[in-house]
Amino acid sequence: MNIGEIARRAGVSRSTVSYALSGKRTVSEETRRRIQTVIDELDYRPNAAARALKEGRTRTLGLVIPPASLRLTDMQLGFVASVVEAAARADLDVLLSPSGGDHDRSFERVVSGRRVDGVILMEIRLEDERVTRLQQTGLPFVTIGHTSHPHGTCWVDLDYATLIARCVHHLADLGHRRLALINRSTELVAAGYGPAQRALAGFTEAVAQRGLTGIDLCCADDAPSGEACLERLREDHPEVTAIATINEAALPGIQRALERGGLTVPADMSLAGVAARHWAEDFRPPLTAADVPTEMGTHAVDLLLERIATPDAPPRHLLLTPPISLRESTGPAPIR
Amino acid sequence: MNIGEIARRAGVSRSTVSYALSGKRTVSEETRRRIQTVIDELDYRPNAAARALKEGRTRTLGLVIPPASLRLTDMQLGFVASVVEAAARADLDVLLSPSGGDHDRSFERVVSGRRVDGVILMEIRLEDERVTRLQQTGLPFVTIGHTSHPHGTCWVDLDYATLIARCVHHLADLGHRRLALINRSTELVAAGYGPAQRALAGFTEAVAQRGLTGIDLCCADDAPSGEACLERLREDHPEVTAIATINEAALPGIQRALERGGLTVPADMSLAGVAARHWAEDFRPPLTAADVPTEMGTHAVDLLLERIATPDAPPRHLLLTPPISLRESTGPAPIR
DNA sequence: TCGGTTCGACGAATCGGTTCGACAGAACAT
DNA sequence: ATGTTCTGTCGAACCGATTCGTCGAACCGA
Repeated sequence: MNIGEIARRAGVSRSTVSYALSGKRTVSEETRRRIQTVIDELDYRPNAAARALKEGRTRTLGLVIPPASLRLTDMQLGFVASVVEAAARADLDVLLSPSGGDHDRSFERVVSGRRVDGVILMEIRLEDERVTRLQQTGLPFVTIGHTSHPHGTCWVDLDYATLIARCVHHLADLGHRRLALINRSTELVAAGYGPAQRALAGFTEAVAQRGLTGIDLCCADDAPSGEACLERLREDHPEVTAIATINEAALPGIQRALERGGLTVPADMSLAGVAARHWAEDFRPPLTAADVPTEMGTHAVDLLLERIATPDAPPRHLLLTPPISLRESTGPAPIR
Repeated sequence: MNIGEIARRAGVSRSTVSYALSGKRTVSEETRRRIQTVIDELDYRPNAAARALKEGRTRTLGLVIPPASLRLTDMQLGFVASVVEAAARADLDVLLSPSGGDHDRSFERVVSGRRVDGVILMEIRLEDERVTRLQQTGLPFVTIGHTSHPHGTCWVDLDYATLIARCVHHLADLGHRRLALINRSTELVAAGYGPAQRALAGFTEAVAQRGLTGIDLCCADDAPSGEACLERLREDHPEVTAIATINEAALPGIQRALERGGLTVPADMSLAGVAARHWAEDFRPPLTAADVPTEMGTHAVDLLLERIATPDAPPRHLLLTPPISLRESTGPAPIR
């Protein structure tokens, strides 16, 4: 069922069908109706490849996700979901590319086969070769997270430094003097993963500013590691009375270790951090935390569409600092 | 950079470049090298749309996922990841369509705009209009899960009935006489969601076969619901000593309720089920469960590729029954 | 009645690949 | 010397849409 078939059955030329569909030139009401009838009858839909070829755009966005070997965190999953949803609202499709490095065939296909009009990149490193590659090709792109040279690119990110600093200030205001940061994994920190590094920077600075003692720990993204991490903390630094964390996947393990150690929250230990809302609400007691806004993906799509429309406009950034929702996991420091 | 440009610079015709790239006709070693040099220099990659238009295939698979509003379970996420990974290995891209019903624009674009060579459908209902729609269009497709008319279509699925039955038998062998099934949500069961219905069927039959008492409960896919569900169970049926479940997302809540009720596993309550491995291993004590194989997505891709290659072959199915891994959450029934 | 608009439709070119038929020249057999 | 086969290359057609230039008919005012 191509446009020629429709044209023949409606007794018009192919261009007329095209104009009737796009509305870019006037078509008489009567022929338009005739054409529409045939289209409905045959359930015709224009061939996407032909249209893409002629128009030079694909109406498709690329979404580069971490390879499957790294289990996606809930937060990342939330981004994917909101990106896909936002794209669907704009009548765009989303092409997925699971790739870490830049010598990845899937990544290359997406960026250089002109399969997409623009790309959204997640989980980027402070130094990220994929970003360099995209800049070379000139394909519009937006990153979720940003590199160490943030000015030349479009991105949307969470302000982890400020968020963790706010947690520290909140805990300090409650009288806590010895704090710990439970960060993401050692490997991520070593690889220059932005959120982990900025969380640490925000923590260190705020702790210094308030004259507190700060311990920072790395912890892999799963419950058992969270459990182990908390046990290590209690052993090495029993004086700590409050924890800040950006590691939502470790929360169930942290909770388990606290319970097993007979510590109640917040009487014996206060806890605050950054987490997707459902992680915070699932915690017992509910976690005082900056809720990661699910709309980050939406923002990324908006930024990307803007960039596609006006590639020469100066790149825009969005650094989100969602408010910290006070729940029940933080309280006054225990009196010693 | 189109193929004409390459041809001009290499001093050959466009068809020669095409043949040099595809190998479908012989090209002398010397011209091939000359062409390759130009291609490397210009970093040329053939335009995907033009190729798709001429070849009539897109080298892209469609993956229909539940809309973002329904949070994906870890198991579903595992499918998505393994589908994407398997497709990448076969040098195929994956187009995502988040859609539930069949009047969805995104779904329609994917199935009838000839944007993909085949479709993988997840989370299907026993009666699923999307399946009907796909059958109409003639587009090859594979479902993860199956409908109530499974013979005409390709699918890969878990044999929930057998898996849950095995759990029941295992628990019965340990001396348990009063069992509960914690199923998925009431809405899913009502909507004719296959896994939920088959789990129930397997449970009911096995329980009857062994002459046991079986209670079945529905539970939404999150921790708080799991907690509430277990409390309801303990209140209404304190005599129950063993639980089977396919609701992995409820596990943390179930655990919490057990701990709070002062019940130890497996001394006071045995627990077995079907769950992604990391859920089972995160449970305390580790859960005796059929580990959902992550390769389901891989199988789906394989089946789909076969179907695309030979659309007229009789449809194939794959009903997986992974073994139950004995861990530590099941033990002899308490003596009353 | 005639020239100028406007409206609606048409035909042809184009996007960037693939592929079929043709063909020149070399290699080989008779 | 002549006919046959094989190699390597070229030119042209084609896939299915969009879009520009054109053009006839209807309509208008002078």
